Amino acid sequence: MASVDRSLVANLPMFAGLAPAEQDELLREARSIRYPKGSAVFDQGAKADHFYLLLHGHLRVEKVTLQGQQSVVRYVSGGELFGVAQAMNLTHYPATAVAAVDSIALAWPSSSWNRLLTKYPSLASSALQTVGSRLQDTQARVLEMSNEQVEQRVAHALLRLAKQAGRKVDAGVEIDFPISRQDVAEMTGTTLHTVSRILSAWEQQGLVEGGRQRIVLRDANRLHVLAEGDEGALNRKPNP
Amino acid sequence: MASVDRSLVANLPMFAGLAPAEQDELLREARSIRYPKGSAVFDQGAKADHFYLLLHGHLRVEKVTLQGQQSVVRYVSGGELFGVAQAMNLTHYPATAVAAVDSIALAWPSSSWNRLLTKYPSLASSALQTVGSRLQDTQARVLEMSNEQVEQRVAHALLRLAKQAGRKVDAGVEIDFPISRQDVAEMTGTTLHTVSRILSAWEQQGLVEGGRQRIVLRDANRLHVLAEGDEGALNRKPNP
DNA sequence: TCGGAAATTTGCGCGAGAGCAAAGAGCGCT
DNA sequence: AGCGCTCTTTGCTCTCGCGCAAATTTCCGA
Repeated sequence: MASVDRSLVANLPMFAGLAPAEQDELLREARSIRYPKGSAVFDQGAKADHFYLLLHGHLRVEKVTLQGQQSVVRYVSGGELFGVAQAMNLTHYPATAVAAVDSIALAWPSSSWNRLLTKYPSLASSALQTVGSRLQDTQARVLEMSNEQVEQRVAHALLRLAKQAGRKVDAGVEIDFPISRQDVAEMTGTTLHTVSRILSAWEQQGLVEGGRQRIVLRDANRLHVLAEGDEGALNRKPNP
Repeated sequence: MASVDRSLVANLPMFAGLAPAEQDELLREARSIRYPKGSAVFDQGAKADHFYLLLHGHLRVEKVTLQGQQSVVRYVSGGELFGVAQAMNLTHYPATAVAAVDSIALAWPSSSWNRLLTKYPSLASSALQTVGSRLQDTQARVLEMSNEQVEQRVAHALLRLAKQAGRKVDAGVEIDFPISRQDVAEMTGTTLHTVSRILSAWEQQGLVEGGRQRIVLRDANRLHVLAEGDEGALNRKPNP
């Protein structure tokens, strides 16, 4: 197995605050693994025997309930730490991570987590920050689900995806991996039917451009207006 | 200001893995503060200048959106670390913490967080675990909001509250602090009207016992059935 | 002890969006 | 090149639970 060059990862948050020699040492303990599109990095309920850093690609993290309903928890993009179940004292992964496109990740054995933590205290900070910002995102989602209509939630979800994994194209910003209406529905707590209807309507208004597993944001500004619930800013009557 | 006796806190998760001398040292840096019922420990948006350990009481953590809608993020009970914004690299508190009953907390200056982290590496683990289990809870809530009906969500919320802050009474398990229908609504993403209706119905069936800012679970088992969505297990027709 | 504010209960009507059904479109695989 | 599977679109109906309104109860402080 080839070792990973430090220059690829040196400026990721996880490696900030480490001397080059330490970075090399940390890298030497990791294996680099390729995950073809559609394959699982780990499965919900499996023993949490590794933690990972995504080098390249995008993962969809999904979770199924006892009753069998599935939800998309989040997407992981390059440079992010994931699968850190061990750090939260979980023995098993609470969700499944599937490659949305061909991806590459570094894997460390969970068993070395505590040792690494002691050896490189800055790891603790970066893990805390990773988990912390995930907590912020998740709480934001709870607020959205509590207080917003479906249309606003979908707008928020798309804007978040574009920010995290948007690729500029001539027509606007395209989500940089295949994503179905069903996926969006599972991110926003609605049905693929409703998402499809909403996107169709938006497409007619020139807000987005759709396609099979493909979404392009054409007018992020107007989407923001929708997302923030400035209700009817566009179709409000002149004299209320 | 009186110093806090180690015996009060020695077996809390936060102090596990520290030698008694270290525990004393850590305690010496903290101030003990009393928060009368209804007062705020910190406000959403304020500078995150302290982090806390709740010694006694219960706090309600709430968050308002840009549009002014309020939600209850969670309740904090005795022994829990909270207000650790600094640890997640936030400069301001993302929510407000209000004493639901008269409470007492230890406060450390945020500025010493990093120093303490270096000095007591086990702090990192306990903070990670605190934040991690909060993340688990919050994600569970997202799943609930995505996939469950209001009635199931309310059942889940009450069971979680009972587990975290339940007090055994003759009639069942009572939530150990004043909590209004409005509060439950803000935890479950519904309205106080709907919560009131649900609780009234449950009271007639002998599942719960209500009162002003008071909820007693009389039959946790049947509530569990409701929560897990075993739809109509009780009113299902003999021959479907 | 009494007055008033806050919390709770309950009725009624409506609308967002889920559920069901079926047709249409795009892509991969042989 | 063509077949078939998956993804998407769209129509229709029905229901859960929200919004509004008003009565009632409970507690706290003067």
